[in-house]
Amino acid sequence: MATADFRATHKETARSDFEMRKSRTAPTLNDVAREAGVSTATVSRCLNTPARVVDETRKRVLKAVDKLGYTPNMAARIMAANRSYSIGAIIPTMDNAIFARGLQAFQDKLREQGYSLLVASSAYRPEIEKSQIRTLVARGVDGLLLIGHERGEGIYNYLEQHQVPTLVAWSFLPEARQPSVGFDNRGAMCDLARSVLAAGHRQIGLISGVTEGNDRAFSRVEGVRDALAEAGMGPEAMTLIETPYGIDTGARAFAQMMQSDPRPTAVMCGNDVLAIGALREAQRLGVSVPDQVAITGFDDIELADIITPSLTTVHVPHREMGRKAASELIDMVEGRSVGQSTCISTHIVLRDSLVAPKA
Amino acid sequence: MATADFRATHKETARSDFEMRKSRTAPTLNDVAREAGVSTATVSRCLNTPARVVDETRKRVLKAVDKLGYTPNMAARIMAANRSYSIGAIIPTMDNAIFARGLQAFQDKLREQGYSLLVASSAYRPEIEKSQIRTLVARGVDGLLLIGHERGEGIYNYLEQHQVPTLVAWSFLPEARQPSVGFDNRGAMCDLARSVLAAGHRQIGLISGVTEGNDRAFSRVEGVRDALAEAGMGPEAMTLIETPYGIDTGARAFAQMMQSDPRPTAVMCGNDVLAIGALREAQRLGVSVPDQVAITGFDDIELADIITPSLTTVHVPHREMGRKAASELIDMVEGRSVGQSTCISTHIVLRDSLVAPKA
DNA sequence: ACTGAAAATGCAAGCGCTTACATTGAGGAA
DNA sequence: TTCCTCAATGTAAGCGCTTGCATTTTCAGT
Repeated sequence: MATADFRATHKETARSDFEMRKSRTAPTLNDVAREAGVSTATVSRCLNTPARVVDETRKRVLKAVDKLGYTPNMAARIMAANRSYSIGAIIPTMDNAIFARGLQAFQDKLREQGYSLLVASSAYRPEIEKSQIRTLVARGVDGLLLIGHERGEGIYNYLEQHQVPTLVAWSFLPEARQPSVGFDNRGAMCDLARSVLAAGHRQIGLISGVTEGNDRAFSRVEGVRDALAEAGMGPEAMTLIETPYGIDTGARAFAQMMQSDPRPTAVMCGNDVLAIGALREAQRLGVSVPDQVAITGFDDIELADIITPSLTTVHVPHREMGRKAASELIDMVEGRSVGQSTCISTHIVLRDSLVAPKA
Repeated sequence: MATADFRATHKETARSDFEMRKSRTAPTLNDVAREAGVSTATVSRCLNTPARVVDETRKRVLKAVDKLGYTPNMAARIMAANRSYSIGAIIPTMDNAIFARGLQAFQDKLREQGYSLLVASSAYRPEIEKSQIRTLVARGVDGLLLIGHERGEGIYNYLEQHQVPTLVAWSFLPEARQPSVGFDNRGAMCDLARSVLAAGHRQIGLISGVTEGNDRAFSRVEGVRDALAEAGMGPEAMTLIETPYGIDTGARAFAQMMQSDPRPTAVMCGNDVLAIGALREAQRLGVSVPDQVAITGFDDIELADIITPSLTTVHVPHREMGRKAASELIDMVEGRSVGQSTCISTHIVLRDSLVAPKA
C-alpha cells in the first residue's frame, strides 16, 4: 500500500521545490499545472494544440515543463486520446540488410512526421508473427506495417476489428485485401530470367528461399517459370531447390545443384544472400563463375557490387520503399487515404557473374 | 462527442452477443467479465496471477476471453500497474549488420522472457538520441539499452529521476556510471595492432570512425596507440584519418591514405565496413592487398570472410552480447541485480588481408 | 461605459486496467 | 453447532492524460 498511499498523498499536497527535486517520482501534468498556476487542461493544450492557448500562458507553462523536466506519460496519453502516434512493424528478422535498410528509412520518415516505431520480428514464423501483431495492437499502435501478403484470414479480421490500418510492404499485389507498397517480384524475376536466357543459357538452376507462407519467394519462382514458358521451354529446363535464407544454406544448395544432372549453366538465386553463398561455394568447389556457371541474385545489396565476381541482380530501392510505405501508412492513419497500393520500380543490374555459357 | 457518448453508453448497457460481434470497438476487460459472469478483478487475476483463481473460474474466464477475442489494452495496463514489460533500445542505426545482429539476439531473449522491444535509432546524433530516450521513457519502458557510454550527464540524471534501469552495450567500461555488457575495444584493437607490428609493419595507417561522442571508436584508436607505445614507436608511425561510417567513406579515406607520406604499409580500420571500403578502393587503385598494403578491420561481419582477399579482423560475438545484455537488463528490471558489467571476450581472426610488408 | 460574441481557461468525466481492502463462503477445530 | 481461518472473489479507487462543455475573460462595436 505504500506506493498507493504516497501517490494519493502527493496529489493533495503541494510539493515544495525541494520535495520536487528530490522526489523519486516523475512529474506529472498536475505538477506542471500547479507550477504554472493553470489547470491541467491548459497544460495539455499547450502541448498538443498550442494555438488554442494565449502566448503568455504558453510561455509560463513551457517554463514549468522545462523546470520540472516533465515528459508526458504516453500510456496515459494513449489511453485518453485513443491515439498513440506510434506505428508498428513486423519484419521476419532484423538480421538481414534488406529489411534493416528499408526499416531504417521507414522509421526516419515516421520520425519526421512525429511518429515512433515499434519493431518486432517474427523469425519467419507465422505463429510468432501473429502473437507479435496482437502485442503491437495491444500497445495501441495507430497503424501496422507487415511484410508480404500471405497470412491467415483471421489476422486480417482481427486487425479490422481493432481498426488498425495495415499496409503490406516488400510485395505488390494490387488485388490483395490489404494495400501494399512494394515491387513486382514476379515481373522483375521474369525480366532477369529473360536476360539469362538471352545470354544463351538453356539449363537453369533456381535456388529459392522457402516459398511456403512467403509470397515474395513464391512470386520470384513464378517469374522464372514465366520466362521459361515464354521461351517455349518446358519445366525440365529448370532445377529448383528451396532452402532457408542464409549464406551457408545458399552454399549447400549450390553444391547440391552442381551434382544435378543435367547440370545448369546458370544458377539464379531468390536473393543476393543465397547468391553469395552460391558464389562462395563455387569458389570452394573450383567451379569458375561466370565461365563455368553464371549466378544471379535479387535485391542488390551493397555486397553484390563488392564481391568478386560482382553479382548480376535486380536492384530494389529499399529505402525509397520504406519512405513511401511510411508516408502512405501515415496517410491511412490520419484518414487521408484508405490505402493506395504503390509499385516501386526495380531494374536489372548486369555485372560480372552473368555471361553467355561456354559452347 | 459521438465517440465519447458511445463509450459512456456501452459501459452501462449490457451488449448482446450480436452487438458484440458487430461492434467496431475492441472488447475490454469489462466485456470479458460480463461474459464470464465475474468481476473485472477476477479476470485480471486470471490473466496475471492465475494461481490466485480457482480452476473452474479460470476456465470460464479464458473461454470468454477466447470467445470475444480479447486482447488487453497495454496502455491501460502500463498505467495501472506502472509496469510495461517492454524494454527500449536505442541504436545508432539499424542499417548496420553489427547492431542489427546484436539487437535481434537481444530481442529474441527478451521475447523468451515475456518482454517486448521498442527500438529507436539515433543516426549517431546525440540530440536525436536524447529525444528518443525521452520518447521511450515516456512510453513506460521498464529498462533501456544504450550503445556506448559517452553522453551527457543530464541524460543519466533524467534516467535516474525516472528510475529506468539502463544498460550500456557494445562497450565495456567497468568504472563507468552505468553497467555495461560489451567488450574491451581498446584491448582488442591493441592486440590486433600488435599482430600487425609483429608482422613487421612500421608505418601504420588508421581509418577510424568518428570518435567524438563514440567511446568505442575512440577506444580502438587508443588501442593502436597503446601497441605503438609498447613497441617504442612514436606517434609519427601512425597516420590517422577519421571518417563517418560507410563503405564509400572508407574508400575515400583509403585513397587519401595512399597519398600520405610516408605511405603506410598497413591500414587498420576501425570497423569492417570501413575496411571493406578500403579494400575495394585498393582494388580500384590497383594497389594489391596484402602485397602492397595490408588491411585490417574490426567486428568480423559475415562479409569479412567472403570478400577477396578475406579480411583480418577482430571477432566480436554480437549475438552472445545481445543475449547477455537482455538477461542482465531483465535482472535489473526485476530487481535481481543492480547492474553487473560483463566483458565479452573477442579474438583476432587472421585472414588473407594481412601479411608481412615487402622488404 | 455597455453589450455580446469570441477567445481563453477551467472543470470533471472518462480511457481500461490493477490492486488494496472488504466481503463472502467453505472447511476444520473445539 | 459455533467460531475462526483462509482462500476466492468483489468493490472501487486510482494511474496521468484528453476533451466536451461550462465558465470567465477579452475586446470590438456602439
